[in-house]
Amino acid sequence: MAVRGWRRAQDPALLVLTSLAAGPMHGYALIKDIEAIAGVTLGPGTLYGVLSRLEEEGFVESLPAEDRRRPYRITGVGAIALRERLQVTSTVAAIGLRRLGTALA
Amino acid sequence: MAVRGWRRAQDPALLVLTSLAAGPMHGYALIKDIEAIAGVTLGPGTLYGVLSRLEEEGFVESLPAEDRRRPYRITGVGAIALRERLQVTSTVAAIGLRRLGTALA
DNA sequence: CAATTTACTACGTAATCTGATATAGTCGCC
DNA sequence: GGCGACTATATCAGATTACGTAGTAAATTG
Repeated sequence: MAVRGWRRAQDPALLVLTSLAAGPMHGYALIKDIEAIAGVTLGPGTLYGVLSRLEEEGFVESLPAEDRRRPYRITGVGAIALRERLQVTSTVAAIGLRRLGTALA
Repeated sequence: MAVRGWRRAQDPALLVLTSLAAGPMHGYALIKDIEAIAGVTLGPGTLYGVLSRLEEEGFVESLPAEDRRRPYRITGVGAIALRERLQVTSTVAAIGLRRLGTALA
């Protein structure tokens, strides 16, 4: 299910937020969840980079570490931003697939 | 319909390919089309950067310039890659929206 | 107790995005 | 006939981002 041909995976920030929409999760669980839903495996560099940027923006917050896991939770602001983005994304995908269907069936 | 809160527009390469799925188009037309379908305005730097990368990868090809417009067309390879990506994207969007709906209604 | 999996940090590099800047033709309009 | 707005393309530097690798270390499994 891997996406071929593209140099980079799609927008890891979007994938992380989407993943966190299911509930608080720590880094490794995110990697596994994103593998399951999008078929791409984020390396630790990508994941933790994205997480700290999202935290700076106030889209996620880190919860007190239990054991050696540091769970992250999506914030209200993050959820609103995510919904907006997913709506646009899903519209674009629908338009694109329709165009592909009719123009290049 | 602008997407707030995000530092960057979403994946301009995907938007450009989606746009070109409607048929050959030159740069300025792409900018307008993308504004219409995604609510984001790509600057010239973003657009032409993306176009030349997509051309390198063989996802689009440039057609002989008519007048002073240089039209671009999506290739077969590009269309296949686009369809794959849009399917993943649309799945992710559906999952995300469902999660938002149930977990954070 | 060795190997694997889990979990994260730190670092470097390469790719990408973006805004600024430049050029130039066309159109309406006052 | 000059002005501004819009069309149209292009390039550049700077900042941001993506992503791999290497490393550390605890827990789990066989």
